[in-house]
Amino acid sequence: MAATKDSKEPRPCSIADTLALVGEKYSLLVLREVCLRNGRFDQLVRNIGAPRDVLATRLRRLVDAGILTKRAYSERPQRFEYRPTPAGLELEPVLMTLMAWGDRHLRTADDRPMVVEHSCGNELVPTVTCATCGDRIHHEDLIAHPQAPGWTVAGPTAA
Amino acid sequence: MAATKDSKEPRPCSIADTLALVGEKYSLLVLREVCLRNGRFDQLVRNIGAPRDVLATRLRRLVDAGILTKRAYSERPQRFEYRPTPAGLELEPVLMTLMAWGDRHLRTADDRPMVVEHSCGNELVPTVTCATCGDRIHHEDLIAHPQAPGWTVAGPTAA
DNA sequence: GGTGGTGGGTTTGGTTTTCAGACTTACCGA
DNA sequence: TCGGTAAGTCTGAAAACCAAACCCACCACC
Repeated sequence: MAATKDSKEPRPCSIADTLALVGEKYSLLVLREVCLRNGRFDQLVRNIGAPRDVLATRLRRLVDAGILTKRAYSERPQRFEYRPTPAGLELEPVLMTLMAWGDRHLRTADDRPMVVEHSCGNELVPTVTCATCGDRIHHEDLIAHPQAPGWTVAGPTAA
Repeated sequence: MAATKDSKEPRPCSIADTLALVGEKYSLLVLREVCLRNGRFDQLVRNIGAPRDVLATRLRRLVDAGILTKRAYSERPQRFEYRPTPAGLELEPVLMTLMAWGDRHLRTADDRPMVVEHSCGNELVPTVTCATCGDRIHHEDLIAHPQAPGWTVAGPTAA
């Protein structure tokens, strides 16, 4: 009955798996720039401030993961540009949510480095909601149901 | 006229600032566990799989940043527990969004390690919306307006 | 009153990453 | 021919990470 084995390995988790792809230093900033169409190597170096070799490594990884594509915008001389794939664009809401958190907790209202406008005409205030009922999500409204072995949850709700 | 100086420094950015706090390896996984009320040191070590010294460093940092609190759940013997602050709880939507991305792109529908139920009775499908109009956000509906110097945006919309 | 176990870390020493800056290759324009 | 740009690669030193061992209270026995 080796069965579940109380595990030496960390938990199976989609958060961890996603962060394994985009959680390394600079990866999400690369995505930020690429979403803003600043997708050339030297632009990325300048705008992010990452070492060139690290950036090259990150770009390879993001392309391999299917989050970015690399395409030539000029042959002779060969010049490249990185762009988000549809999967990459689906991470943009994560960036918006992080930005909103930083704007709220790390800055004052008149000190924001960037404001994003939504096509509805208003400033974007990104809000994470339940797709079914449309309500904004709050911690105390969530109940975690582990599906995989290795999970223990002490009491999913309440602060 | 030193003025803006085309900058050697990376851009001012709330995404970068937020990631400076929670973007290091394991930090968001700590938050995951703490939101699930698995906030004790040995639980965190087991569930995350991080080296103990790294975890100790992360916990200090997150407490200093006001994202977690450390409180004794027992004097004699002294035993501690980490919990999210309100600011920490506001990052939970980021975790949910990352989880949803991983579930969609890294797994099959019947292979998900965890399902979260919303108090509305349905499974939570986290969706990032515009707080004003309520619409789900898409890349092509966003227009970035830099407020700070050092920003250049090639063309904020369109893929 | 010693033995073993638990909880929350710190210490150790070796491996891996990161970093800044210099270098490379290819092309263009003056 | 000289200078500049773009997209990287290379280098050696500094920092971070890692697994495992250790430490210090404090139980709970027996």
